[in-house]
Amino acid sequence: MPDEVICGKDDEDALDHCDVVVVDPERVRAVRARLVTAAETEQMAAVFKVLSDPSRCRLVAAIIEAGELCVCDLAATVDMSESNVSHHLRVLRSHGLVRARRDGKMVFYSPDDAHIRVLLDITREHVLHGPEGAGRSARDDGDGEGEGSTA
Amino acid sequence: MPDEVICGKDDEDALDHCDVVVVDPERVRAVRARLVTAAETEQMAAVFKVLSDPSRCRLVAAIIEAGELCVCDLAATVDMSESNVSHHLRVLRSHGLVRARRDGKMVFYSPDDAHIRVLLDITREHVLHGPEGAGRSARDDGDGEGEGSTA
DNA sequence: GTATCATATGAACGTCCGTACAGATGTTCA
DNA sequence: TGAACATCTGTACGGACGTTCATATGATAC
Repeated sequence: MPDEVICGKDDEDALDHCDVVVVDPERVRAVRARLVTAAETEQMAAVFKVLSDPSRCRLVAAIIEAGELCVCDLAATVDMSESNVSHHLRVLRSHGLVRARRDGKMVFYSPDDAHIRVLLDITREHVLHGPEGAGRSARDDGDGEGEGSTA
Repeated sequence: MPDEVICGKDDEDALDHCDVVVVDPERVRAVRARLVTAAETEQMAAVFKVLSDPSRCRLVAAIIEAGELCVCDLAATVDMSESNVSHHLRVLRSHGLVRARRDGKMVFYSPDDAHIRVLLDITREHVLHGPEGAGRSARDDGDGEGEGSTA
């Protein structure tokens, strides 16, 4: 092993607890320097979390597909209760994924961000043409892949 | 209102319970026909769920940034316990997001899918340059946006 | 062989979140 | 104003999940 040391106390990112053994401290420092900040990561994870629910994911897909749809038709499209749809739409709206337009008694929802469509497309591609073990049944831990299969 | 009817029993997607009032049944049927299947949506949501945890999201970002990293360095990079990192890496691996390569006692992880990098990039873009209300603090329900603000 | 290191696994605990039910808000029509 | 409708909100329950501690597996060195 190259050089085994304790995580140095001289990092520039305010690392207070140092009980982790690192193998390549220079690389760790370099990666940490270029790595996305923790705050940004948290926001990104929040966006993913919004899409991590099948119902919400399907809702977004339906809205993108339709362009614009009211709550009741949305509920019928994705086969959910209107109350549940409303709850999910609130989450989607608060994260800037969909936008609401009121017309009389009804509220029509439409996509509010061009990125989301790309997100769904790429993820669908990953699910369809991804590696053999990708997204088989949402929580397949017994993958049993060979460790030396890659190199 | 155009034509108010109960959700028809003649859909082609096996809809069994019909207690939802729809406004535009034709559009609902059309969207349902072109909509991604429920199974695919579930797989897509599973991928998003993998990335929905800040720790895991940051782990993936670190692996992409580094190209390849062992568990202990990964733990130091993202500032987590090695046990926790190992748990998360298992999830990432089982979904085809990262790949493991063993070298002696250590195991090096690298990205296993080109889509993931794009997913992170686009999501980061959404967080940074997205609409004003996008991803403020992961669960900001009190957005209080005006309904007529968009049109 | 044992010892040590790097990583993986199992179990338990606390928390978060999706769903369902009930009720509130706001809008249209008479 | 009052009724009917579309949507939203509050609450509560059940399950899922992230973290931690303890332990197991696998590999290298002696």
